[in-house]
Amino acid sequence: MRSGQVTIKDIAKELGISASTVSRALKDHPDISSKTKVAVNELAKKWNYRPNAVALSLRHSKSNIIGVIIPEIVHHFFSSVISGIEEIAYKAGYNVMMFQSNESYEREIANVQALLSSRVDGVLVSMSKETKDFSHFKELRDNGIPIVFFDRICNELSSDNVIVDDFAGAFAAVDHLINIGCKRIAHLSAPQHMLLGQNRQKGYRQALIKHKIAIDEDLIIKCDNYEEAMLKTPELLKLSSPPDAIFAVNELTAAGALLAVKKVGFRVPEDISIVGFTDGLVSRVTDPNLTTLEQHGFEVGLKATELLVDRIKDGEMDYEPVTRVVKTNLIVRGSTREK
Amino acid sequence: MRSGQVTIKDIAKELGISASTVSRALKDHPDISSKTKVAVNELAKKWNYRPNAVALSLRHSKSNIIGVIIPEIVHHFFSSVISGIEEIAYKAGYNVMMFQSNESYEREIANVQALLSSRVDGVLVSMSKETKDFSHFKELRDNGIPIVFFDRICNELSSDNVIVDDFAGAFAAVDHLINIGCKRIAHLSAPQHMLLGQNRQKGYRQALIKHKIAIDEDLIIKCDNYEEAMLKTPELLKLSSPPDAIFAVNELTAAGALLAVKKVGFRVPEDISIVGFTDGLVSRVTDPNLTTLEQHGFEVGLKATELLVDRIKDGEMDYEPVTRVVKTNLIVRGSTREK
DNA sequence: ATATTAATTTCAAACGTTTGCGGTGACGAT
DNA sequence: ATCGTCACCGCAAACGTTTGAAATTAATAT
Repeated sequence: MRSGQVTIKDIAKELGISASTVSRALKDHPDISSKTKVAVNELAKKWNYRPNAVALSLRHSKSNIIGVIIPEIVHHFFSSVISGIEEIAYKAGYNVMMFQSNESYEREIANVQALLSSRVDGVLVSMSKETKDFSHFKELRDNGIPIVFFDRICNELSSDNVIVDDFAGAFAAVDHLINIGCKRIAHLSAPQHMLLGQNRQKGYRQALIKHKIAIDEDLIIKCDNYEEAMLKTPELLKLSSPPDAIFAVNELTAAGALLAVKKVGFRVPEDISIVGFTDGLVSRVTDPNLTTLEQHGFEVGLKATELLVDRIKDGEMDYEPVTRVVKTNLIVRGSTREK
Repeated sequence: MRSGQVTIKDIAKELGISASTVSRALKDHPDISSKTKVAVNELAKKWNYRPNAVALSLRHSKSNIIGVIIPEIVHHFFSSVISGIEEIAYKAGYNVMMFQSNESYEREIANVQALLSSRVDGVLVSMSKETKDFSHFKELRDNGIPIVFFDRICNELSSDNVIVDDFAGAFAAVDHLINIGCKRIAHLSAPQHMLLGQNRQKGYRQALIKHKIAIDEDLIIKCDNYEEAMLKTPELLKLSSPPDAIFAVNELTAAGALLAVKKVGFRVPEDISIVGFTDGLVSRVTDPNLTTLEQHGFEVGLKATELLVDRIKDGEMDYEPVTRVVKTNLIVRGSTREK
């Protein structure tokens, strides 16, 4: 019995021919007689020969591996992105090596080093919240490994990016609320050091400006998770002139606000309309279902990987960076209604 | 400028010494003079030398890669598992190569072949729903690659498994329902060719038997997703003696049943109590929140990977397979209440 | 001066595959 | 006989690294 998997050498030895002949026979090279080809292919099938990708990587200096670094996997948007990545990678013949940074800068660096050691052909990154220095990404590029950033991008590094159109999405959400008759719209927003939080708030403001509605800073509060929403929403409702709509920066926050509003005794959507962001399962199981912005994580994954694969195939490292924007779209459900 | 990344040869050439000396210097081998060591290490750091993992894999016939095949990533339970996998793999110095089968048998086979080609050191698998033939998994084992199955396991193949205690979980859920006074408990179940479906139904039956409640087969229907629950729940409620509780095989089905029940006009939990399985976000945002069984996906990932890493390190392929069980626990929320 | 030992370093093979080039043998043409 | 032309196949190097064994150098002992 052989130990380990079957190699070309094993086949060559068994057939009394050289390894190079086996290699050529397997690729249907014209130099090889059909008799030999048949013999080789039969034995290869019988023995379940599988080419050793490691040896091929070494030979060709090409691993056919795409590296992915993501802040955390347990998150509907990110897992959707990974799904899209895996899909394109599979079709294009690449394998996916996956790392999560857990929002830690240290770990992100360790991940990049593993990627460098593994000689991956390209990298997809969504940065950790902690990351403020980008030299580890530069090192990747200095070594000829193309990178595409997605969602959490890096403006200091001129690089390929794929992002969600947060501004337009937020604008559409608030525009919708105004069009159905809402006049005092609160915004539960994300921290402003994140581009995402900035852009969504800008969209909110721009929609109000378009409709000539005065911006009331008291209606904009930092609140970006479920628990916080349960806590802070009641206070919003106690204002002397309470809001008649809430635009939440993400889905879970919207769900928290929804529950809080109902608990206080207001009806949704009759008294208060609510819109969230990101279309996960949550929006579809609340009562009523949440109007929300589909964020197309899957498509972000697809686009980013398509772009990366192009860069890899191209082989050139002095390209003009591109930023692709994935549009969001508003899904109107039970939590908003014409007043 | 060198093309590609720095190698030991580059360092050797620059310093006018042999590659083997560089290799030994980097590993602090006693044969090498400290002067040489210093020179090598300085240059290695200056040039950002990173060992080529591909060459190491080939040399040592060990890739330090763990392969993962999962039915779909966009799923709270599975992404939790992956997170656990990645955590242990990172700590143990392994990289994770990830594939999703998309519940397709064909694709699962393709994934296994990619894993074989990549010469991964071990594999973690949760099978696709379609899979009924297991020869591709046998091939992995025949080639000395240990496998640990998780959640969707395979009883025909005697193998290492990490599973959730579906039986005990289901039993606990139904026991709880009976204890709060429910008498006619319906079960929305998964297909019975899946072990998971079987075990959860067994737990359901056992709890009824324990409490000497007759089993009514009309109350057990195959129904394991949101849409189906919306469709079939109303029919259940039209029975001459309708159920006063529903035990759903998973979270989304429970959420669908909840919405359907409310739509028909029954109240939850006053008229009908509902329990789900898996503790994702969904259970926490429905109205009322769902009583459910926490499934500890992260822990499943941890345990499975720990087991796999042990098997890899051990190196022996004729081990006695082990099945580790991760306990569930019941989280009582608003959808069930004392009657 | 010569043998012995120790301290460093280099050589070469190996992991599995590909690939340019050279080689062999057969066959027909001159 | 000699040459050319095919058809077919093997050699050897290369990818980057490790590692047993051999080689070199220097220092010590006789």
